Amino acid sequence: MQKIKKKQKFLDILSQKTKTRFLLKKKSEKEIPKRKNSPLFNHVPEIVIQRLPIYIRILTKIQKQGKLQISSNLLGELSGISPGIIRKDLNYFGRFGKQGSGYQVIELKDTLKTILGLDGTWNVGVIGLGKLGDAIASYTGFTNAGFRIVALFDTDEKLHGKKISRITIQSLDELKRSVKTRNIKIAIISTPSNQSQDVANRLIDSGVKCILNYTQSSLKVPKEIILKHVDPISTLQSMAFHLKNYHLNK
Amino acid sequence: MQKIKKKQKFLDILSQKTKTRFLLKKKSEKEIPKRKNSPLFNHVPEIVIQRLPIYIRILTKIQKQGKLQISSNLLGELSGISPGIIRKDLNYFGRFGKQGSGYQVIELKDTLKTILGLDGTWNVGVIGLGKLGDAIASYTGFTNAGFRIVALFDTDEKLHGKKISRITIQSLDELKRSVKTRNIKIAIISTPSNQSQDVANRLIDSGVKCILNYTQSSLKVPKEIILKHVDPISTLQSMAFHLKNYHLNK
DNA sequence: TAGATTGTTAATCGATTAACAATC
DNA sequence: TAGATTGTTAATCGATTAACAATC
Repeated sequence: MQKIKKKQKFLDILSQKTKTRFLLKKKSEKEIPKRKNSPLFNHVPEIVIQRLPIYIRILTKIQKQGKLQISSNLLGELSGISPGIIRKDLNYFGRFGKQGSGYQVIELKDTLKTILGLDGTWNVGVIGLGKLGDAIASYTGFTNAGFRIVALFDTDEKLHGKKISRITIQSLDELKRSVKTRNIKIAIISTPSNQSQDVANRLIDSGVKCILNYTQSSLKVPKEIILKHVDPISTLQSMAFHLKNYHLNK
Repeated sequence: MQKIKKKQKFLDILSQKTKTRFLLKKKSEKEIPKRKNSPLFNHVPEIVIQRLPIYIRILTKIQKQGKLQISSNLLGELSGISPGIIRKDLNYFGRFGKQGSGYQVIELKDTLKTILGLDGTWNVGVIGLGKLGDAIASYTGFTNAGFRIVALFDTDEKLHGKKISRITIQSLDELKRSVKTRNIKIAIISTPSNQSQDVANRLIDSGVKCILNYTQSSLKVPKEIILKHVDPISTLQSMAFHLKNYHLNK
């Protein structure tokens, strides 16, 4: 009951074409006994969600090359992910492929974007406009990916009023108001490390739901807040292990 | 036989104190039958390696607070990783704890650093000095983490000769020579996306073993090259899924 | 129809958790 | 000694892989 409701809700966001196919599936399912452990839209593993952007990126590339269809095999080759995993991942959300020919490139790309919530644009705020924040705010890659930086904040008064990519840097006093008026749900923190927890608290207080932390400090946030850490230092450090142990000692 | 050799090799890098304790362990093991699946230094799962930097960061923090000992329980609370996992992770490399009191903060931190190859300093090159590369090259956080940026490269002639944090930007023609003379094993690519594969090829040709890719394109490299991708776009995109599905629909 | 490829199951692999004897 | 905490095992959980019937 609950499951069917969720499924329906999900279907509403998919294209009419996909929807039709899905409904056919449901119909035919009435004849066969209900599968146990059938993947449904609830409880999609995080690792699956994290692979969807990779598929989107490859599909976009393939689309530019003019290909209309792609098999899980080719998609696997281009992404380094096994074809079996790809087919399983996609089937958490529906039956998008066609036996014999594979997946429609454009349709699959658009469907995955819709699933991830990238059919529209998310407004993003950036807090901390040192060199890193400046680089983030100047970065053009967000637009095609479904994000638009619409507000910039810094504690440094000297920066207030200055513009980066036509967005004016504001005081953090403006945070709450700006988050509300610009409907900002996602924020990027690129302040010095010692300010990050403070900034995170203020962001959450202002109504931000999703934080991407570019600082070196790990943050404590309520469990309903979506938080990820861009942590190149840790990445380099784990790479050093392999360098030391599997490269230099050979 | 092979195992013991590897074990011994590993021990050489650890402190005398730890070494002694480990040898005692080996001695006492002679009496009891050899355990199956005993964790050894080969085949440490990647996920374990990736957690070690987190432990180091917390131990550093704790050390600054003057604490001399820490239990897996507290370490777990501070890191969000379960105490059982932490104990298991550490035991891939030796027995560093003491029943009843836990782990010596400084000793454990230093040991983990040695294990990861962070007891010395790795020279790092940065290729591509737009705003992002500038931010990376200006970033002071690398030093304490075991890395030192010692060379900068860009294709743009106008940048050649300019300095960032006292390092002169060079032409990519200097790459091979600089990598050799400065003993650069690790490189960070922060060029525009369309140049990244080309730069990666040249880096590998120059003798770089380890690449941190900050661009949007995924790179193809030989399997012996250690490669990781800093990919905030994909991170944001997977966060958008949770935002859409678990936040806004409530 | 024949060939190709999906969707899906069962088997396998690997990581986490629970629990507790060993021991400081 | 009593209390605390590790090191380590077995049980559990979850993800990947292998394989193939279904079907375009």
